[in-house]
Amino acid sequence: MGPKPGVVSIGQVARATGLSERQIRYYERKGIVRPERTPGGHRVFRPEEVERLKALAAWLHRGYTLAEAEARLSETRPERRLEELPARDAVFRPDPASLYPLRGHDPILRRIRERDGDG
DNA sequence: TTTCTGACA
DNA sequence: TGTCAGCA
Repeated sequence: MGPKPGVVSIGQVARATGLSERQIRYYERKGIVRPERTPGGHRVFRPEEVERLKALAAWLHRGYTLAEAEARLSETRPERRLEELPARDAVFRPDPASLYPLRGHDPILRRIRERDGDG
């Protein structure tokens, strides 16, 4: 039988949040989430952790940096549906990357990033 | 098959 | 952050 009720694997969390497993592991390192571990060392996420990552992902998917998304985590209320969170573009400057369907080595984008001091 | 850690691009 | 190696 499965482990505990509501507990999910990193793969399931990745699919539920749209985040990569790589990102989730990195966020654990940063202390943003503390999943439990199975005797075998595999991460197991409780429902609260999944919701926390969904909220974080919601901010990230709207253009916020990890630091900004993490900061806004404490002010993300349940009554405020994640789909309604304001996009970063509406608060700060436009995200150059969203203006072009290009990858990440475009010379023009490079200039813009250097100008904005974005990494 | 899935996840884990470490490491490189 | 993506991705690969080598395990469990």
